[in-house]
Amino acid sequence: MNGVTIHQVAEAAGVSASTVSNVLNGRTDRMQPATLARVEQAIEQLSYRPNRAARMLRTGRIQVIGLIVPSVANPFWGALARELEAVALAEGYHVLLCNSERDPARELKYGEELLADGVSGVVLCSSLPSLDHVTPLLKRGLKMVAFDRAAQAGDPPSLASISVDNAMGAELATRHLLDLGHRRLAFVSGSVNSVNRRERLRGFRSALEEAGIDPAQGVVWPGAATSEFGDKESAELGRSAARELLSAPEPPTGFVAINDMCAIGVCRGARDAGLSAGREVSVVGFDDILLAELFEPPLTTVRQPLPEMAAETFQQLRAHIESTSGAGRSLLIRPRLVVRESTAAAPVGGLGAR
Amino acid sequence: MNGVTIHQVAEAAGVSASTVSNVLNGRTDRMQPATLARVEQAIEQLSYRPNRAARMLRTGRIQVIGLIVPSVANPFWGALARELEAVALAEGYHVLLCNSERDPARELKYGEELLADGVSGVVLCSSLPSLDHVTPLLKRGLKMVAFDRAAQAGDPPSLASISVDNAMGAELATRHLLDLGHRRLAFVSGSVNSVNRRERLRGFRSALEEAGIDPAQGVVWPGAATSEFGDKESAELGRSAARELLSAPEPPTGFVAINDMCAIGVCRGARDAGLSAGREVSVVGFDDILLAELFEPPLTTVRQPLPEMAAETFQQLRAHIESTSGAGRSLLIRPRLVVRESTAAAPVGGLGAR
DNA sequence: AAACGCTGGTAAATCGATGCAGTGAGGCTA
DNA sequence: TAGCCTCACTGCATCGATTTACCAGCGTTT
Repeated sequence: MNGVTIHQVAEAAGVSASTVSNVLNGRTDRMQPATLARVEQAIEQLSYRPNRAARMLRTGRIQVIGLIVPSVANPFWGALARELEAVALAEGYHVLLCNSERDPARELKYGEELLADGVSGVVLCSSLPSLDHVTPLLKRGLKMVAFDRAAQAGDPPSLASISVDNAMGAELATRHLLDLGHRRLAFVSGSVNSVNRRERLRGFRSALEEAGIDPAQGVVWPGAATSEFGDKESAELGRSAARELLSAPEPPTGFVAINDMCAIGVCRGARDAGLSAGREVSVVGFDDILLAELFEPPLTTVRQPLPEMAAETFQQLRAHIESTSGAGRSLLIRPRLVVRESTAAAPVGGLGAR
Repeated sequence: MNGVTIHQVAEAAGVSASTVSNVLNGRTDRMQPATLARVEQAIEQLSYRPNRAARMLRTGRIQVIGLIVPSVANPFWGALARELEAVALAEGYHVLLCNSERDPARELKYGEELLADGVSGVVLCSSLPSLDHVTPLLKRGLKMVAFDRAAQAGDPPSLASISVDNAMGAELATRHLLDLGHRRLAFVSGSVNSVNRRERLRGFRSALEEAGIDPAQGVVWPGAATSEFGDKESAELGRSAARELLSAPEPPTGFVAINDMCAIGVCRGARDAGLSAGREVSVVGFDDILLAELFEPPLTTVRQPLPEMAAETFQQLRAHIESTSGAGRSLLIRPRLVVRESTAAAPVGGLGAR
């Protein structure tokens, strides 16, 4: 342990502990400059650091936020964790890491622990359709912001939500394929009932409609009835989707994948079928994970601007922490299409012409 | 805040706070079963959770460990973070996440903060050749274990180190290529002076020697003089290494890459040169990140058994926390070669025959 | 000169859990 | 029955920072 207490500082500066406390907490406005200087010098000399436990015991709060993600082994969540930690650190907060594995029970358990730990707030990354399981925590005073999940009707009012505009992202992706001349499009989703999936599917359909194509023409690959959410599963799903869709009559030439891992799987499935992404078929991903740029071919994808989103998330959470007022403000961040090499002009006459 | 204190529990159970404290801390041996039951029931009914701040103020310790990684956005560190968090959680510890960006100054600053926070211990993931910058922390009583860095002569004696046997891993990789008939081998390293790189290079050379090949025959690509360590940089470096090496006279046919991202870059560089990994050239990676299996071609690589390593790391750290004795035990974990499709028999006559 | 307000501080109570020293009841020995 | 133990708990000081209550000193007002 460090061992230097506020009293030792007070003694060294020739003042009382209260005065040192006032300095530490910025209540220096009505203070003699000389006293202030003495205290600051004493703090410096003893290299005093306030004991967080004692501080928290009084204030009931600690400069720590909890981050609950499905799994930080997933590159998207890893990248978020890094960004959020950087923002938090700059504001004097530390980040406690929790991997929920997308299990509501674990999300709840983590929430309870974090509450008991006295964390200032929690960023919950959960795309479960309902967040009812955490309302007891909110009632008990836990400050929370939901990330990567747009606000839903019926959500607890005190819960702010930060998310990319999933519908817009899918629209951007779909429109890009349409602009390249693709007319047979497929929407490949690697996960079951999440809010994001529904939104992206909605964007896909509305882009088709806007282009005068019957949305029913868009092929939707619903995914197997798997409960697995991992990267490997996403990629495998994309692969089998591509293989199956491409061996059907009138196969699609453009693919909108639910995320980048799924898009990678689609590219591999296309190769299995003797076609290649960026030539005969076009594939658009979602997220723009680091790998998207490194893959062969480099993926055209919808970028979630993580640094900006992380900063917004933290600001929302802090606003929530500092104010006692209830309602949280929700934000939809505008995504951006990053065009790389997995998309190209549609082959003349479609794949039937090969 | 929760609001339920130990005194309320005590009152509800009709005992003193001390007795509740005894129950909480497992000192139940001399206790009447009936009393124990009453206390436990009261805890249950009030859904009481001990206030960690108060507990820490008394004991000076908190059930939290710090994890300092270069960047959790890197899939390897993300995977470790997840494994370690799982192990820690099972033992009742939480994990505080820190991204050092491989900056010794940041490592030190995080260490100081963690010490002030009263964390039980820290896992430091740093492959810097010297850990001198953290010795002041160790002196001040911080319990620390180094991960992914074999113990070095001159390391502080109280520092345990957990690492894969890097030399053995590189030997496995190299021997595999030799067994496939490759005779012109290159060692491609994407990073500068780290302990791991040196060890892996040593393994590469000793495998050559063992096969009766002059180690000087092995081409070592030293990497550009970059200070960047990111994934993107690793991959880019692999790519330019492959392009350059393959356009030289008598190009190598087998590549040992410093890690999987670098191996992926080498594969792309080979393609740039009109060759493909798993056919004309063979590439072995290191780490076995998730992506290794998903890449095209799936990478042959040296696996670091992360779950096992994470478990060992945590056990070492806890031993260190619980005992006051100084010396830490260091461990070298045996890696395993995972053969996939990026390696194949050497082309007859080498690449000159094409 | 008494009453009042303001300044620049101090002393002491407080937060909740911990763990040692202590206590009373009951049992056992001599 | 006095003396001594053991059992099974309780009382209380303690950790370090915060914060409330308070006070002395000084100038101003009435």
